[in-house]
Amino acid sequence: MSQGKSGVTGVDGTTRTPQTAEEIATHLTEAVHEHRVLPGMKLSEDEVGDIYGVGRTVVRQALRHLAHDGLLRIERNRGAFVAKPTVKEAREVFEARALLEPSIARAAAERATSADIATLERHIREEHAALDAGEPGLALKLSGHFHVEIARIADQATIEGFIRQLVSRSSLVIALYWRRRNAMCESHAHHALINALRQHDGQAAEDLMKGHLLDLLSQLDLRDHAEEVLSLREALAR
Amino acid sequence: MSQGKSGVTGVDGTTRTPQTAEEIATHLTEAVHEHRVLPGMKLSEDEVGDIYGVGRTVVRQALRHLAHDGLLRIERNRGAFVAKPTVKEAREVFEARALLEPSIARAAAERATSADIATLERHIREEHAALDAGEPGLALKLSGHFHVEIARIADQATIEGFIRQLVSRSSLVIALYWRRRNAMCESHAHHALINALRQHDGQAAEDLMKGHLLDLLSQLDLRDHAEEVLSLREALAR
DNA sequence: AGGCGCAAGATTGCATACAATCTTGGAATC
DNA sequence: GATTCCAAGATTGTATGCAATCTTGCGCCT
Repeated sequence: MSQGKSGVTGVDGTTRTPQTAEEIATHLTEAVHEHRVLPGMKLSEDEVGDIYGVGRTVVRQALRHLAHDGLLRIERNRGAFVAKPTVKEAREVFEARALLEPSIARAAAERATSADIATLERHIREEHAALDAGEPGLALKLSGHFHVEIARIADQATIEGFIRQLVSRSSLVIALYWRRRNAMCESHAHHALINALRQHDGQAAEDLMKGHLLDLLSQLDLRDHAEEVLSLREALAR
Repeated sequence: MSQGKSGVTGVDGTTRTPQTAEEIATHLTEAVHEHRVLPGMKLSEDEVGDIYGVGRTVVRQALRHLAHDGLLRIERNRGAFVAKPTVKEAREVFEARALLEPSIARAAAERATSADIATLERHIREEHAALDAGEPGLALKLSGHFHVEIARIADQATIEGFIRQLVSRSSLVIALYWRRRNAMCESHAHHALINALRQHDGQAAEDLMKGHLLDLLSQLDLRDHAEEVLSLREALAR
């Protein structure tokens, strides 16, 4: 039912290895999203190029793309590293989401078709299946796609791009600051959101989204000293 | 008082021609912002490379950067063209701004220092000077920077990036859909905003920004047939 | 004369070679 | 024995050459 972990799905349904810079960028972004590559990890150009069977030129395009989205930090003559958002950046990401997503949820509720609802329900089913299959990373990625999908339903491509970027960066924040590794207990909020969208209840959707984001934020440990612990670990790791 | 039109200003105050991909991207972005390059114009790799005295590799990085911000459209094997936002995209840009900037203005009002106020006032003076000097493009660019500066004052780097991108795209929208070429009569709104920020009146700043954006939007001619006229002109230009 | 096809030119896509810079290991010195 | 310096290795930055693709203009055919 779900597509394979590596590769892109073509129009004919076959899965091939990513070749273009865009495809590789998407593939890498999803890997970050699934916590398969973690903050601080280095992405060597030669290594990535060997993996996908392309030259460094294409890899560099893809890496620059991710850096532009804030997922990588490229240090001159040192290489590309998966970003490690600071506490401040983490707060900013969720403040931006709190500013955009409730309004977008309202707009989506006013526009959602039955086909849109079906797509969202499929997302949730896949997310549950991933959790049952013991793949929390995949579940996290699908959970993020749920939010992007709502922006798509709202028919706001520009803001959808922003949310896509914010969701990706949220995944880095979760990797660094999530309190409990286990339970990803947020599916109830998504169910409630779907109900609001199905009933075209914009106000409810807006309120639910706002509460959902606050709930997510409350699950993070963004005390200042957490940052120090991380930088200490970083210092020792060298 | 104002820096030269071409080149980047280094730490020592000297102005040299842009060399790195980042500098060239900034330089090109400002050129778009000042309406010195207009929607539909082609940016040939060789041509841009000759202008800045760098190879195509660096140019391609810069062009990809602008494309990622929605300022260029790169067509495979055809080249990079300055984007021509559709009416829908134009609406989206201003809806996104209406969602982000009023809240940011409120936050900025709560944080603005006297140094921040001075910076904003300098912006406005430069904008007026540009208008008096008969450089409406430069004035438009400075007017946009004013909005970005408010996001900086709000200390929201992530949203500042979004607003920077939206302001740039707004410049394309204005190039395509602005009603009157002459008067850029919006300086009053900026003055009022500065007053609200000086008095730390968040509510006033939020309301003023919302009204200011609605005012800008009302100056655009976003009727559907405008799009057809443009595409017709495009067809005839070929 | 009008339309179609093809070939020459031009431009972008990509890989790779070379240069610049950083890292790292060892040796010489204090 | 600890520290500093330097050289070799590794990695990224950039330019450029070649291949692929698109555009365009000419010639041929109807």
